[in-house]
Amino acid sequence: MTKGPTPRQVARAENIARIKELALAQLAGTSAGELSLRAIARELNIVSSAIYRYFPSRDDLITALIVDAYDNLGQTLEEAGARGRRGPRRRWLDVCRAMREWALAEPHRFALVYGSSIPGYRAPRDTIAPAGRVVVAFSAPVCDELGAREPVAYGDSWSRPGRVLASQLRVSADALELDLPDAAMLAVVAAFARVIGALTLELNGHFVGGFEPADALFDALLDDEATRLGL
Amino acid sequence: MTKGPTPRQVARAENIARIKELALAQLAGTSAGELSLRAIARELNIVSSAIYRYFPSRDDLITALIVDAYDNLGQTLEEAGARGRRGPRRRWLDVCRAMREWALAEPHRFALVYGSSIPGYRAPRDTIAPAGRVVVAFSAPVCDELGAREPVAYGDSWSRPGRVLASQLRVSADALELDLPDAAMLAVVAAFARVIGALTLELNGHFVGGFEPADALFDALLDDEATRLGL
DNA sequence: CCCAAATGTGAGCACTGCTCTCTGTTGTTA
DNA sequence: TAACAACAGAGAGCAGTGCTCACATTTGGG
Repeated sequence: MTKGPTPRQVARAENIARIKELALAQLAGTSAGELSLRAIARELNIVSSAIYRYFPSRDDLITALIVDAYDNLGQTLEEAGARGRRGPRRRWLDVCRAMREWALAEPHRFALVYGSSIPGYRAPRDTIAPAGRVVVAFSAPVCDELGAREPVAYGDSWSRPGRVLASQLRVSADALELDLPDAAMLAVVAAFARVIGALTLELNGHFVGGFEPADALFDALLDDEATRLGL
Repeated sequence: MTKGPTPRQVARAENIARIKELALAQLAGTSAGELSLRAIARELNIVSSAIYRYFPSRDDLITALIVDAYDNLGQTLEEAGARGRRGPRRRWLDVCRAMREWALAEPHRFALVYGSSIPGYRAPRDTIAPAGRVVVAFSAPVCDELGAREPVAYGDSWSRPGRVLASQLRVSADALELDLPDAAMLAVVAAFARVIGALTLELNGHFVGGFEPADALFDALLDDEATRLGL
């Protein structure tokens, strides 16, 4: 017989979930680095040291939150970019808008993954796979579009990448299992940088007094970038 | 007679400078939010509470560091973009490369100004002027180039901005005293977002395993963006 | 010279992450 | 079913934090 998880195991899973939940709530109020394990313990009616049965240190909790955030964002983008009757351009725009909506809805989580790294915190290996998921979802529409095309026709305005860069582009594309020619991969990275940059600026208040709300600006940037991507 | 600053005043200025210096050193080791006033006091052979004679709170110290960082970066970019026999395109590329060098040399300062905001920290008014200096220096070569041109010829591929965006573009350009037509202003913002995004990704380790060093990548992005800016 | 402003002192409050020893509980295995 | 080991929580304690407050000392202008 298949023995299900013991009561203790489900209790543990529930507690871990609750801790992450409370941590997230706390993070929403303030921002990274302020996260207090003791405060979480208090809200959990648990003595502070008991938290360490679930997460060996504060950094481990944060890492878990980061992985969750990547996964959550990745899934959101995947859903937004799911094939439908829309063309690739429209789908890519939808993915980007979904990304912005996610970021605006949960700025603390965006900061967690694309913001400046936490005090002394070094991203462990665990985070790189889920991070890739986001990039893959981001570039999926571009891959689809180019799959149906003559690759040579792409990217007239991009100068041909040099040896080093070409090699890096190949390594990165392979690591993510993206079927993109060099120039396209380069364009994707450029687009990603622009989107992340725009969101970073918006979320950190660099548009205050100028572009706020930044909806129109963001749409204009996306529109241009989509053309640039050959969509 | 012009009475110079009293000994006490110079001592005060020196102390403030030393505090900021030590804070910066400490920030380099760890990163924002970890900054410890007590540690600074210790290194200064001063009792911890004495720090508060110079900075009323930790946040005020951080604000001072941010303002300094903006100014420092702004000046660096201004020098890099100073007119010479180089053309606008070359000058703009130099400005961007200077920005990257600055960011790589002092990642903690970059994080301070363009990274995710510190715990509960809300950027005060004082920081917006020096922040503008940076973007002015960033767009100076573009302004020069366009000044000698028929504005209408610019930005064929940018769709004409809508009402809201056009208004925001004007407000922003005016606030920074930039003589740029709407489409150009939009292109500048897009370029800025891309550069900030690329640096954010690089500094936070999102290129690890793929684009490292990112020199070639960065140059390729800049080259494309310069063309995009009509340089 | 004097007195007020500026500066430094040291104790103290409330908080943090984390460790350690101890006790109680749970689930498996003999 | 009894025994035992793994697990979970309690509570004290360490070293550190930002910040306040009453107090002492230094400084410089009227």
